Amino acid sequence: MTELAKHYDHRAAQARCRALWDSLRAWHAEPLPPGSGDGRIFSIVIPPPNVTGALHVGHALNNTLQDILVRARRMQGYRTLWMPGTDHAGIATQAVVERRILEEEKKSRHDLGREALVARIWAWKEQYEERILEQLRDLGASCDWDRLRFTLDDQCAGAVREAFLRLFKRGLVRRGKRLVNWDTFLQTAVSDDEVFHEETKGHFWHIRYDVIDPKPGEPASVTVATTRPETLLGDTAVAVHPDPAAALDAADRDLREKRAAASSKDQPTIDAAIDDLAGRRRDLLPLLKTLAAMAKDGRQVRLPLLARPIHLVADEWAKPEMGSGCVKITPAHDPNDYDVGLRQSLPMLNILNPDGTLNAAAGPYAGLTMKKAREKVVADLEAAGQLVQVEDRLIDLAHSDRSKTPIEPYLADQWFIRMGELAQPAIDAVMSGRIRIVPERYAKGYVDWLSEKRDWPVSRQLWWGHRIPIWHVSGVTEADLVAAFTGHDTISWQPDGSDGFFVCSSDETLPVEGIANKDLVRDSDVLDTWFSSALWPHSTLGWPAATPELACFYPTSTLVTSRDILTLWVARMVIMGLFDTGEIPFREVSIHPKILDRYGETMSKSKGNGVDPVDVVEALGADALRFALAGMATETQDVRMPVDFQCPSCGHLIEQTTQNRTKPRLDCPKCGTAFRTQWAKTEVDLALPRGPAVSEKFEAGRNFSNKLWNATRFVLMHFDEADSATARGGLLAAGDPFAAAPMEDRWLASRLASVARAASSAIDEYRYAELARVLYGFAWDEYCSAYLELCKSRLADPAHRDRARSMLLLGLDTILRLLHPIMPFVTEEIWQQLGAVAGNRRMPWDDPDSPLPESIMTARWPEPPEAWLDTKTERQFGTFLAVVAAIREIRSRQNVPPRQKVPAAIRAPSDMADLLEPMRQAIESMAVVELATIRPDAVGAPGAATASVAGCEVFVDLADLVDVDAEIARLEKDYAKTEGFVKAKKAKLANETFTSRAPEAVVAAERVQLVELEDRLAKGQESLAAFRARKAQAAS
RNA sequence: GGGCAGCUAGCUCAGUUGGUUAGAGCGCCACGUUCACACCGUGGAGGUCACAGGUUCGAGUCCUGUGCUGCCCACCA
Repeated sequence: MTELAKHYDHRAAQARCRALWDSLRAWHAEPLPPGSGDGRIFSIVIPPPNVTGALHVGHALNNTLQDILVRARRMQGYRTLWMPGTDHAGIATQAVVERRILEEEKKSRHDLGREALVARIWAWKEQYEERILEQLRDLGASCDWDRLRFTLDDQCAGAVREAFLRLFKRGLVRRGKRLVNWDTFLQTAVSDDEVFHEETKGHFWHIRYDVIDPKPGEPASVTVATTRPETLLGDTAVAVHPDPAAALDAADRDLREKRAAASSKDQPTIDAAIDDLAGRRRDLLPLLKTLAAMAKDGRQVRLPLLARPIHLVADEWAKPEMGSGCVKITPAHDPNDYDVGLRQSLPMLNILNPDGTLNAAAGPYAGLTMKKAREKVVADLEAAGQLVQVEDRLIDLAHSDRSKTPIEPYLADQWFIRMGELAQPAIDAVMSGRIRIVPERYAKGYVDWLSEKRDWPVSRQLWWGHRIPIWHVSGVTEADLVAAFTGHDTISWQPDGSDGFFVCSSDETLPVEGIANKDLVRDSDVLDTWFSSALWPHSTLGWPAATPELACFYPTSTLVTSRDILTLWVARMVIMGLFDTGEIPFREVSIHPKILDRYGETMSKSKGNGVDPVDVVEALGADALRFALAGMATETQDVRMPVDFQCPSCGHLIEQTTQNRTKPRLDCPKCGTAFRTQWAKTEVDLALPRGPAVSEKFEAGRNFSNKLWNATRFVLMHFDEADSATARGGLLAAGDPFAAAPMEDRWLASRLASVARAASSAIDEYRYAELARVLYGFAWDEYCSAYLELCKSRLADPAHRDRARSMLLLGLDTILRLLHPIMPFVTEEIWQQLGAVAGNRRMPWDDPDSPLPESIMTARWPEPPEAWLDTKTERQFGTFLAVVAAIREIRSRQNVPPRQKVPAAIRAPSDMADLLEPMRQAIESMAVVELATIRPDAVGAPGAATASVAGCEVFVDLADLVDVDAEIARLEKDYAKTEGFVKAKKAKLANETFTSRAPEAVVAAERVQLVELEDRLAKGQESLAAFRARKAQAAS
């Protein structure tokens, strides 16, 4: 037969498999024709990767898990669709492209203009999308490649406009001023989710505001404190608590309650706080009461530097237990102050230009950046004598996740989606179990987040994205609109609150450019990128059109994602899915862990601690990558993956540390070769050979692929050209193969049945790691190490050869099919090899009337019959393996050369002897012994080494080979161990409460064990005595 | 501040409803390459299951508390 190479060649195999799958379009799914009944449907939409860059190992995990589910279901006969696509990722992509253009061409987006920038981003998208798709296919992802979607393509855009119009018509879209996190670099608002906080050293400035025309008994000034003194330019009030006495009482009560519940360690801290409150009551309360009265009286204070009079207001936001008890109010630049501003009807004074400089409202400070303004404001305050005190303090400064620059809170016009009535159905869907989140604990975060029902701000001041489908027109009447748009049900409008209207349409453009000589001006903002993502499950299937795809594959079956976008994305998909279609978008959500580095930090490009999946695929194969990732996908929230640099010259591994992981070049400490890392930028560094970041975790998968490959080589070795086609193909056809079969065959069948069941249920329950572990253990330890070894002698015997061959094929074929979802390439490659030799073979679960499929991808998932399960045989086989292991241990201890056959005997109770007798040859070959007898009265040669296992006594006659001291040491150790167990058991059984309260079965089992242990102890003592005597004899 | 996880072998992780002597992979030690595979085989060493209490005949597993680590949410004039 064909000679197979000694090592599995993953590169060649991957290329061949891809070509095969593509030519068969085995990944393609057609919807059921309408009205043709239900059928078994399985569908997944891919969490669309951002087109910002290449995929990392986290994506590899996410997509591996999806592919496992998809491939398994496809084999199980489901009509299976995996919808692929990518995400335009608004702000992230625009930021990347803008930064690159700035770096390379020194141009800003304003230099380019909207149209040109968007064109550049499209070009970027084409390039990276292609790369991402190539990576997915390298990984083996069996997406339906005929159905590729992009969140910004025409189909998705149509769905976005339609969904937005429907929300608009229902009154769920509102316009409002809102404080946004303003990114002065990108000149856009970013969501709270795109902001990170960083502690920086700062100051706490105490500033005096003078009271205007103080009356007798009133203070001349109030002091407020701030970490951002420049914002005082936008102050429109100073607040004091309306009832400071009551507020202090409440604070005191809270602290005392807390103290009662606190540990003794924390109590002093709380006591100090209570003391502080008492001090405030004494020193500060009279002043605060006066100020509160003044505030109610409408009194004003003078804003330092600008000399603008501003109101003193009474508002509960000012906490008398903190600071001076008074607080400056800057409604346009602080979220809490904004709320105060709304409550107190204060002016909202915006002092910021979009580029981060101060505007005209800042008077003499106009044109300065916030940073410069701060310096000047502080200096001027000091000069004016208004600065009371400066403290050092650590402050949490908000930064934009995208540009890494500080955020300025900024008041801007925004569109919002009202969440009040939208959130509840999404909460209910999870609470009622219609959507199941696995692991369940993540449901809590989902429900809590949705329960706040906070309106969703959807405007982004960006150019890359879905332009908000709203036009504004002013100076017209409703009658004008009716006249212009009657008959267009794709258009809706609402008044803008003054003399105009907002017009929303699901069409790309409006039929007219103006109304009554007034221009219709389109909103320049785009939608939050999550808006189009929220529609992903139904928009990709054709919604709003009633497509056969939508009818067949929606709701989708499972969503596979990681926990960090459970709210951002998952919750919003449920909301929008329910709103648009009335149906949930998916039935189950499988949450998988995040991959962290050696130090427990998330992997990211900016940290440079990531592994490039392409490196792994190239070096070890996609299957190796997939196997390792599946093995890491446990129920835990995170898994660590230690990463090393590999020397490209000698292969030496250099541990990645916090020190070296962002170095552009490294020198191998072993061979001295200099190599570059992913950080290389300079031409000198780039000329060096690349040293990939690797993890040893993936080698297990590569080794496993090779193990399977070699098991196949062994099996195929025993088929040859002389075999007739029937002999090669029909081996498994003949009736019930196991009724009168030898024990090892019944054992294999039973194990196959158990393992197939375990695999199926692991997939049903999203236990990916267990799936990988069970199949690895079975294939390696049971099929290869045990069964295949046993077959070696049978294959040499013409009487048993055909049965052994067919059983080997049965086992191998089943393993391949079960493993295919995890390791598609190696299993396909082997399947093709088997096909060349035994293409007519049939598994009992195959359709007897049609030929085997050309690809394992569409082969039937193994479903061994219940009758194959045979726990008794599995137990007996375990005894046999234990006997072999015991002999091997003796040999190893005694340093018997591995190939040297030694005489042995087994003393076994008669039932056990009957069982072991048929396995005599197997024991002899696996343990390399010459078995004299297996009988209840067997005895070993004088001085034979012994071991007691599973109620049997094994004698290995080592004659002169025996190392008496080694044997005594081994026996003593074993004796001591056994003695300990016996003691513990006896104590347990002597315990009256145990025997009376524990279940009968448990007690009985303990008794049986005690008997066995005591027997083993007696035998051990016997052997020990013999060897001690022998030693004494030798000494004399 | 509120919430959710995690802490088991040198490393990365399993360990179902409490019930024999707590497992795997990698790494380590010893031995071994004609006979599928050195990307291998055989054997071995290595654990006070973070700590302290409690429930129970019995706790890695359940409860309470403590410590450390990570994440999410909120807030910090």
